[in-house]
Amino acid sequence: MRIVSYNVNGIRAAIKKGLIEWLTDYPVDVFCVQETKAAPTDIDLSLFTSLGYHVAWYPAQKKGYSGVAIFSKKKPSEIFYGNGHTMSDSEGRVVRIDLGDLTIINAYFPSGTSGEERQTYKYQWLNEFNKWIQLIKKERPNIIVLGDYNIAHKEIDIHDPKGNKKSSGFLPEERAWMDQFLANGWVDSFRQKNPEVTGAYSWWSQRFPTVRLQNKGWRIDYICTTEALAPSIKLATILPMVKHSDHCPIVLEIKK
DNA sequence: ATGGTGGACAATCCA
Repeated sequence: MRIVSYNVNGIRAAIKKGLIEWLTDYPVDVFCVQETKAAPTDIDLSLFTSLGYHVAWYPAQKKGYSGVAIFSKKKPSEIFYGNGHTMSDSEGRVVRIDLGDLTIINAYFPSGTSGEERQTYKYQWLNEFNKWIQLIKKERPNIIVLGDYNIAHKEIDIHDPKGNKKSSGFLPEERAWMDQFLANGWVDSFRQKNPEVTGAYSWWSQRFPTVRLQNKGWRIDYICTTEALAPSIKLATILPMVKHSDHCPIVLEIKK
């Protein structure tokens, strides 16, 4: 079973750049996207349903902002929108599907780059998300938590760790949250399979055109699994050559 | 300290 997480930075823009053609050539069982910047009614859903996908889409209340969706070839046995916390719900950041005994949670963590207020929101969101996710873990052993975490965990996960010590997304408190999250029993699938690999990034700033060419990136997108599921991981990789967005797709293949 | 680009929307806001 192949699962992909991709921050598409506007699904309509990504479609114009060939997202559907790529998805047709690269078969994905569960395709999870963040930052749709659109509601399901804003696009032609048959682009996905004609490929055999069921759709679980949670848009933000604010038009053109945030939004997450899961496209699954197998019909979800359950769909949950939001994470049960009012603050996090309104921005369309979490959607969960269950495929039998497998739970997939697709999350778009807040960015703190636009100012102190959003950084504070991000910390509150992180706390709420952590509490919520631990509760679900008590109920179900096989969970995947994937998406745009907007945090680069370690120095290996960022091109310029020294220069970004004060940058949102690589702050000590954020990195400590990742430490704690993983210590609670979640496995960063890419890093487990590729412990020494450097220069593996999933996001590059668009503000300077040469940044991606020079691979000055950050690894801020993750596919994490419960420890119970970790032995089933066949492959965990990143697809930096795929370019419909300022992020690239990341991949997990599990025995299922 | 500032700026640079891009998506969405309709002026800026957000990333």
